[in-house]
Amino acid sequence: MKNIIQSVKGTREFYPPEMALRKWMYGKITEVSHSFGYQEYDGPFLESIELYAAKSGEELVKEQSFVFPDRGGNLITLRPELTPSLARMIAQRQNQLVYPIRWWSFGPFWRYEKPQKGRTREFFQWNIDLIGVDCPEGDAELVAIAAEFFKAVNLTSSEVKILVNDRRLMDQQMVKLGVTSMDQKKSMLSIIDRRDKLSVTDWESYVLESGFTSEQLDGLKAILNDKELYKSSPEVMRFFNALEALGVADYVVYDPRVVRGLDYYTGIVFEARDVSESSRAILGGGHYGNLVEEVGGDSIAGVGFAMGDVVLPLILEEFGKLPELVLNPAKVLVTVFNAECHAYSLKIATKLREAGINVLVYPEIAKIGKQFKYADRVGVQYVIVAGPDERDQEILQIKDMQSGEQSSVKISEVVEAIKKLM
RNA sequence: GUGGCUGUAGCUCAAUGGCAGAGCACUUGACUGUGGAUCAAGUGGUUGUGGGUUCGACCCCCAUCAGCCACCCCA
Repeated sequence: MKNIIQSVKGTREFYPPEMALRKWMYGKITEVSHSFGYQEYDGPFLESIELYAAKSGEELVKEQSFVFPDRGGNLITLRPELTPSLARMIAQRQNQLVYPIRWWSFGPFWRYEKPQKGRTREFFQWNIDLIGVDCPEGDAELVAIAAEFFKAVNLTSSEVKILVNDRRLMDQQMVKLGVTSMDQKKSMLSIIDRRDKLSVTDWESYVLESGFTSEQLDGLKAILNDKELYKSSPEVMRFFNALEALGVADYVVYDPRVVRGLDYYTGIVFEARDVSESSRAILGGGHYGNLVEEVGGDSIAGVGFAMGDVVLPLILEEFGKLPELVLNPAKVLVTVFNAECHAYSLKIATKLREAGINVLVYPEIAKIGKQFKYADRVGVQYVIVAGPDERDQEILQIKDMQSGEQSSVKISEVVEAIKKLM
């Protein structure tokens, strides 16, 4: 044990229970994405560093990506996000694609971060985007998709909330406070983003230290406490009306504190959190005005969000909503009674498989009790006993491991008997 | 990248600087053609790794690796 080489820091191993959970999540994501008519796509896992260097977030590439030279000396990046690849894919076929585009993806990403609970260096992420649309109802559709996903994984609107704000609204409010330059606005957005991470007094002194006046601080506090702020924006009102009609309004809350860190959001921004004390962010997204300009295309608006696969299971566990998953694909085990009957057992298993039934055979001759115990522990529901007595009478014993009931059936009728039980 | 906490059997955890233990799990038996329950016995360890202090280190010191927590960041 001591000599086993460790797995790479921040990676996870998917033993069958974890793999079953991942597949389950992928299934729910597929189901919800398809229910809104979105098509699945994917980009490369390896990208050149230039793709990300074009973006404003320098830290993303320099500090938080896996970058390495290939054998030719080119710097290759393990993709830390999908949006730049998506932008390029759209730009390359900008005039051939049918708009609006509805695409989704679920795949692996890598970020060179310090791992802790809910944060790994290798993770999967669901990305979903509606591109070529610039209206509140389009934004509402993405939020509705997020809400429908929560419904699908059995998280209620009292357990999870999608917090929504609008960058344009915040922009107007900042202008009213005399915050007009780009630098000042950026600075204030990051201050808002940090509101929940500092104590009130620490946060207030942080605002003042950042170069804002005490009048601006008071104004900012008023904005952040104004839960009705959205009513001054016709677009946001339309957005909420659409959510009402989409039947997911109970999941959505207006919150002026949500601004999101990313520079490229230009309208609605949102993030989903659980309502517990720790309140982890489950997914985040928003409306962007110019997706493809930076990779050389014409400006297109869109809206989308991304959800990692690491936090959701923690939330589900917290609320006792982790699904019970069947790990063993076979419901039937055929025992091997003795050497003489071994071939007989194999023939029975083959017959069942030919009828489309998943079957496992105990791989060696062992005490029948041991074989039953094995069946119990791997979660097989029906055990077939085929010993010398049964063979001579051309019958089989079928035991239901849940009820403990056992019945004998004719060998010729075993397929129907099993199918009837299942 | 910065600071802190932790690391002992497969798992959860004990052990004043003085013989490394318990519960669960596992294997076997009680039960010669039937799993779960009960009882009994048994297997299981270079105390994360590498140094140092000491007559003697799971325990103290240094380094390193990993996990967790708070920053940072959150695409």
